[in-house]
Amino acid sequence: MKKLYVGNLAWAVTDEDLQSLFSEHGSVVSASVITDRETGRSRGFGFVEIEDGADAAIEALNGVDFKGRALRVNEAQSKQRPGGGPGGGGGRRF
DNA sequence: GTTGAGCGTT
Repeated sequence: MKKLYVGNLAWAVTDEDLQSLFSEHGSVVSASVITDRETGRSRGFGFVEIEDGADAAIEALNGVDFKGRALRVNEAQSKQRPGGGPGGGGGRRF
């Protein structure tokens, strides 16, 4: 399973939106839009766990206009994942 | 009724 970071989200985007959007290009295990813990408003980014087709979903949804904003999709950077995949550290392109 | 760089909560 791969963890995807999704940024540049519109304020109206929800977990269900990511779930539905990514499920069209891969097997979504879980999708979560990060909302402000104090205010409950969307922070404009989220995370999506995909079992298979993660790379295909990235290539398919990265830069695609969604809710009026161009999505920024990439492999997540979270503390976990010590394995060290491609661009494992802060290497944000685009 | 707003805002806009980035990597999350149990």
